[in-house]
Amino acid sequence: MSDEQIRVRFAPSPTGFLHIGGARTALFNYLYARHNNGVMVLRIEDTDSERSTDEYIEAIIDGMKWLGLDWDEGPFRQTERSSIYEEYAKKLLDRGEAYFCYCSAEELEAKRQKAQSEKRPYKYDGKCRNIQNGGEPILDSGRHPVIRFKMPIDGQTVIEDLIKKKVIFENKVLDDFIIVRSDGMPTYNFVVVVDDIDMGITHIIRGDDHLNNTPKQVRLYMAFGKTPPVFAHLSMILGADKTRLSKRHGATSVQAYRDMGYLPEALINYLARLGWSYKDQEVFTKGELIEKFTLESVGSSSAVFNPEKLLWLNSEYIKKSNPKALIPDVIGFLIKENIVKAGYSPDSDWLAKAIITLQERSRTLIELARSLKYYINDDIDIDEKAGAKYINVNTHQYLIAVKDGIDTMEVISEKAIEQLFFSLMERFGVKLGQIAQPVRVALTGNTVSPGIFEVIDIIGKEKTLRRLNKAINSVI
RNA sequence: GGUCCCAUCGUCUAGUGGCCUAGGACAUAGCCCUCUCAAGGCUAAGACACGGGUUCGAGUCCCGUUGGGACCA
Repeated sequence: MSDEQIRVRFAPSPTGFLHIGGARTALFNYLYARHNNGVMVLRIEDTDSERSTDEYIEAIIDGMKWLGLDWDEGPFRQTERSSIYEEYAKKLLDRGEAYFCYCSAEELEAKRQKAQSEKRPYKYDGKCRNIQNGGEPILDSGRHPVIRFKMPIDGQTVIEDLIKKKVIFENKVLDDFIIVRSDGMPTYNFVVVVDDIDMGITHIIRGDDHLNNTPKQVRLYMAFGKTPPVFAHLSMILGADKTRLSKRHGATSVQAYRDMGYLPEALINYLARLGWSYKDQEVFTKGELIEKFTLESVGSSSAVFNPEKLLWLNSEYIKKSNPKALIPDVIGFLIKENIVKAGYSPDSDWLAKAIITLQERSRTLIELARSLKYYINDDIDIDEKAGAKYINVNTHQYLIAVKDGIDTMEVISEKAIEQLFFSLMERFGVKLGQIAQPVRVALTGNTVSPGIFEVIDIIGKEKTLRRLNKAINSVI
């Protein structure tokens, strides 16, 4: 091929939701394509019809869209391409690069067991390889043959991997592997190669769980007379116990993180830094990632997924967000958390003001929505311990004074509230905390909240007075 | 079991033979700021898996050991 256009693909199998590892593979493909002005193809590997569902296909597409990983071609589905695989298999048979094999499962199993009992590595012995049959199936044998690929019996297959560097496989350890099963279904290694040739893929960026399949695939390219693409095998993402990340380690799907109140930018940033780095930089916009991403700076060792660091990045992104931009998602979480009913539509200036006070104290959107509760609800429940400590005979006078002060205000404002508090500090000869804490508990139900002046301002005069009165009356 | 990959603080990583007294980030601890909580600032603790080589010099190159992971069975 003379054109320089880089073409990559992300090829998930729809047997589950888009998970963290898959998302990272998709991201690295995306960044590589965008950095090089290339093309990204989305291909759904749904040949495993037992476990693949349309629902999962939707979920994967949904996850990619949420992350902002857009592709240029596809989604293509393998199940719609079976005639192409047949055609390519026939080509190999015609070229004498593949052959029909009539060995039964029982025969093969016996040979395997024998090899095992003799402590000898098992490999298909090539019995049918040497039977000359003109490439046509022997129909009267009563057996449905498989089609096997002829591997070279000696020499090496060398892969120049962009991440793992030179990887050498001795051909003698490689089987004449099956490319089409007896039921006519093509196998994985065969199908990927056919698709990647057919789609003109130039760079294959995928997990290193495929590294051992690569020599077989490379031989397939050669048998088709094609130059293999460039490979880049990414290391796996591990859980805290250093085993491959799985459900056992907690949330692993992209949508689970969305549901927990993570921002897509934070997840993208985190995933990018898992295995890739750029000097000492930790926070990247998507534009910076595209600009700075190279496969040369992707590490070759596996990485442990660290939810704590993701949480920190998420808090960073929440802090940086435009409050109004967060509103739609925040309302979604308010509804989910049963704080408001569906259809809730507050004044957006007011809600934005409330959100601003919580941005630097919330690590997820759920935390933010939960804190919003005391701004929104008519009434609040006072935490027992906090109430006992701060709403009692000693603080009674401060609550009354604050209530009276606010009551006399025409309009309340942060500035006016601040003045009120400072004058009361002087009058009672106490520090701000002495007055602020009881008021905080009376208004929010707890000892933790944003600054008390802004809290009062946002809650508003009417609700503030109601809550203060309630607290005052609770002291006997 | 066979084959392949990997190895710097608890975790993510910088490091491409002298700039390393091994740097940054998350997490942890302390202090400062302060109306609470955060945020922010400062500080502390914390790593080159081990053993051989190569070299004037090795975290960096080579070999082995150990440990982890993946694939195939």
